[in-house]
Amino acid sequence: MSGIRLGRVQWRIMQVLWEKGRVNAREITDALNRIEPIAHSTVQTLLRKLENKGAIDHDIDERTFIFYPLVEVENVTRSALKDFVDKIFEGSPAGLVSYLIKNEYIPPEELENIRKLINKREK
Amino acid sequence: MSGIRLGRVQWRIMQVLWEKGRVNAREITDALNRIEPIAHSTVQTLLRKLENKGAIDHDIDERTFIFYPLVEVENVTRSALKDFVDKIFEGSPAGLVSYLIKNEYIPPEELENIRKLINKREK
DNA sequence: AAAGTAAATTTACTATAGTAATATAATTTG
DNA sequence: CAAATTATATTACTATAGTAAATTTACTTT
Repeated sequence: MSGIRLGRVQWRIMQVLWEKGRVNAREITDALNRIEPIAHSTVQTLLRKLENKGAIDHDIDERTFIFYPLVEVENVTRSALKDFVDKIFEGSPAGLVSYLIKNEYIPPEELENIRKLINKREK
Repeated sequence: MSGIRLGRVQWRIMQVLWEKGRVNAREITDALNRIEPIAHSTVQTLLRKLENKGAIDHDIDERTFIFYPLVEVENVTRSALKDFVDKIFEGSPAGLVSYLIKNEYIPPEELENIRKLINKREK
């Protein structure tokens, strides 16, 4: 497959890293717990797994690990998108977009924005 | 989470079932092998797992199992889409569509079709 | 110095996806 | 009728995601 694959919770962790840049494990746990409960040791396990697969690395400040991303959100998004579109929309992003519009996933007020994006692309 | 979750290969198998309606394991293996190599016993394992999770069932004709889908492609697509959009686009399908258009995932000739779909939705 | 606190490390377990060889049973064919 | 074919069933293994308790280690505070 494409590049790095992340599970749901791993993605949440990466989002914190991408947003904040450099954080320790505790801050990540706290951030995630604002959304849904998760044990600190779980976060640490996933941080180790993320590090093993090369998605992140850490420095050491005093005795705490400061984690930071090694992969860019653009790249990981791109490969996740590719996997998804390949799996479900036969590799056609346009098929996905059509599906979303036809099946009313896009609220009317967003349709106008999307039309503008198309105009920008076409000009 | 939403409904039934399928892996990549499980999805391929379901696509065969959705397309053909009722088929035996051998036909599925043959169909998949037109795309990429897979052992027949692997297909059978996955068919059993799909049956365990309630995605398919089978009748018996002589001594061969005839498999057929129990879940509809619309439902499974919907839940896969929800998981994906929740994970990566903060639950916003419009965010996904904008991303695809901005990042040139949609070839120019498709843009016109999409514009038409928007018009249809807006009228 | 002892006790508490907070960090990383170790260990362990469940669940799912994918992989497939091997075994068994029944039918078809030479 | 023996042999080949073809079905299903059994068994087993790897990899990954997620879950988290328990342990060790080091610093802080009383």
